[in-house]
Amino acid sequence: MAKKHQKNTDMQMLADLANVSRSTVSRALSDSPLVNEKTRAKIRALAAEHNYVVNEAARSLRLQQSNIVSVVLMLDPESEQHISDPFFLEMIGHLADNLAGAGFDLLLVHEPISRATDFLASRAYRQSAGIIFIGQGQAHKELNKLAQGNVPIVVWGAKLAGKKYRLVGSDNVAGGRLAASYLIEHGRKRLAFFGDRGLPELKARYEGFVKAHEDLGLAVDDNLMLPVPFDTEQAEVMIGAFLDRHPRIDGIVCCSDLIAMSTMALLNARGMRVPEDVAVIGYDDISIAARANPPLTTVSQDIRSGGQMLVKTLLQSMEKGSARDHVMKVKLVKRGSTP
Amino acid sequence: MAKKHQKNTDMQMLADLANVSRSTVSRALSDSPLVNEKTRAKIRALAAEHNYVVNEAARSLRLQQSNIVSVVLMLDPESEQHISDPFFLEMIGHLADNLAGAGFDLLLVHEPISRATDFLASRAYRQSAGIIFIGQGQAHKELNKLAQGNVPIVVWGAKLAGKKYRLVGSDNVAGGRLAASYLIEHGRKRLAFFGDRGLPELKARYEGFVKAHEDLGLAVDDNLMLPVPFDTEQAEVMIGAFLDRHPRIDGIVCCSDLIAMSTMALLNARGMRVPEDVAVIGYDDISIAARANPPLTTVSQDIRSGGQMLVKTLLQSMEKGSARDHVMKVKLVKRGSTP
DNA sequence: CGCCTTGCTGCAATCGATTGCATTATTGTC
DNA sequence: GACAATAATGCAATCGATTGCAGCAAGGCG
Repeated sequence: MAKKHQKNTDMQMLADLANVSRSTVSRALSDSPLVNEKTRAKIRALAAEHNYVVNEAARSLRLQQSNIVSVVLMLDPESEQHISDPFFLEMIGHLADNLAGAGFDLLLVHEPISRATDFLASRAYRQSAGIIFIGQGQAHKELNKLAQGNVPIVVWGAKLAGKKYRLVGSDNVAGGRLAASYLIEHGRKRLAFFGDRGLPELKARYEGFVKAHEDLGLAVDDNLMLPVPFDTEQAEVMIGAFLDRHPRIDGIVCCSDLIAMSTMALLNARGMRVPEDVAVIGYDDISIAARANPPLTTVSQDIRSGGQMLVKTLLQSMEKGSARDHVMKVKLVKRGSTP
Repeated sequence: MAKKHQKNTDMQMLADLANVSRSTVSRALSDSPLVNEKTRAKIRALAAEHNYVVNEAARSLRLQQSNIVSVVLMLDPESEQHISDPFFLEMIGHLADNLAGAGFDLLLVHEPISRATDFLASRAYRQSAGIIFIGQGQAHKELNKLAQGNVPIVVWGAKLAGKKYRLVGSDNVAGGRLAASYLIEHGRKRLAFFGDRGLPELKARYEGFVKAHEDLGLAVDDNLMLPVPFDTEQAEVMIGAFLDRHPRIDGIVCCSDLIAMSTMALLNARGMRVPEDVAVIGYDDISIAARANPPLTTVSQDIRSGGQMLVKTLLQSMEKGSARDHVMKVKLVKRGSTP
């Protein structure tokens, strides 16, 4: 039913159908107050009827901005492996929901950000209206460099000296402290810490772990700190060897639920009972934690709010050019793996 | 150091620096045989030096195609919840890797595809060079409709009658059969099946489950089929009630490792030993399966190859306009949760 | 020396939506 | 009825990269 045959763009078609110009269609669809109420309604109806959607490429080109937010998943620095911890999927899920709610699409970047300049030059970077980094990895400097660029970034992680980027994260010091305090208060005296302090978040947890010892007048044995990677296979080799070297520990604070579950399996294989002989605490409270055997006591991060806050903070940076950091609370969820 | 001040585009800047026209720069960067070897080298060097990257919006607009592939995660049809099974994160990770290798970015869509027309009209759809659906959910008809569109799609799932879309998936019938056969051959006689046959993949697994019974001359008790959702909380309520109703089962085939772990925890709480009283088999072989207590026997899908094949198939559809379906093999990984 | 071929390079139109400014339609006022 | 004020619409330039076609230079051939 088209009337004239101007340029053959979709929007022009709509315009012809409505007997108006492209300008009016564009304005109607973006709710400009300049167009008449009835005209807008007519155009809207036609658009819906004909499944019209603006061409994002054209729109982005013209507006010099995109509807895409990139989410960068850090790699495990030790193993250079992708991290498949369910925690990250849950986080991504929440990010996707919140971004969709704000009209953005989520572009997933699954590569190492080894050099900031590389990333600055990447298409993912140039294409994005903003970027969310999940985990700082060992890229603190690179992130600082990226923060200088003109694409707003927000990072999930721990506060580091000289940080120039917006940060959202949970209170890792409190998390480590909660876990260790709980074990010490229940009479455990030789606590191990499983996690790589090379990662800022885990370093903070270790600080909390140490503080708990200080609070309660117990000495920390540095030999009981084991820098396990996120990669399960490698982690298990290290943990197995560690358990053989240190059979007398009576409590372990792990930096992820997955590590905790591996640890429990290895303890089990060695005839050490959880929690009677050794108590184990995980981190994150992923959904399987409650179904572990025994159910895993763990430090819970509120991922839902975390994801929400990341998006909120990013949107603020994009709109107002500024935003504040946010530290989320953590809590200890007590289950069967501890006394 | 710019020389003239033409239009202020990035590419024009490069052109000025190299003393050539934009045309030549464009051709040099896309390796057109039309440009002189030296010219190309010079331009390439300048581009690298100045961190030049083409504007994807402009490029997409002009070429009428994008560098984005959308990946759609199906929702749990029962609970309408996002699925946070680690299986999916691993899959997404592999997809991201393979797509990146082919020069595509991964756009994650985390919404229900309730009506095909809605999705046809969505920005995610219009923006994509191709789409990968992980799981068919109950959207078979919608997928068929989408397959008619001009954006190539590939689906991870099970073969359904009247399917019009490209399919990659594992052999679910074989998977269900393997699991049930193994249990029956080890003397188990009253097997339950935990999974919602409303999902095509799970329906196929149930078929295999039934075939195994037929093969080995055992009757299937339809009452022992429990349609559990992926949502853990809801699943556990159903499973708990089921176990109370049917205390005499001696083997359970579960449709995910997560369900299997929940099941083991619930069996445990009822004083039923795994595998002595009840043997449990999971599905997917996610990395935690081996660390469950007892370690979980499970049907392994080769996710890595699966992801690779999904991307390969999609690329073929995009380039040649046609491609073939692929069925991946599965295997049973035997661990402590079965005799 | 003139003409043709080959090899590069540049010009300018094009992709589809947005928006400042100009223009037209509508309403109100005296 | 004339004119101003206001509301609604249209015109045309613009975003940045690509590419068909035209143009130019260098070299080969007779």
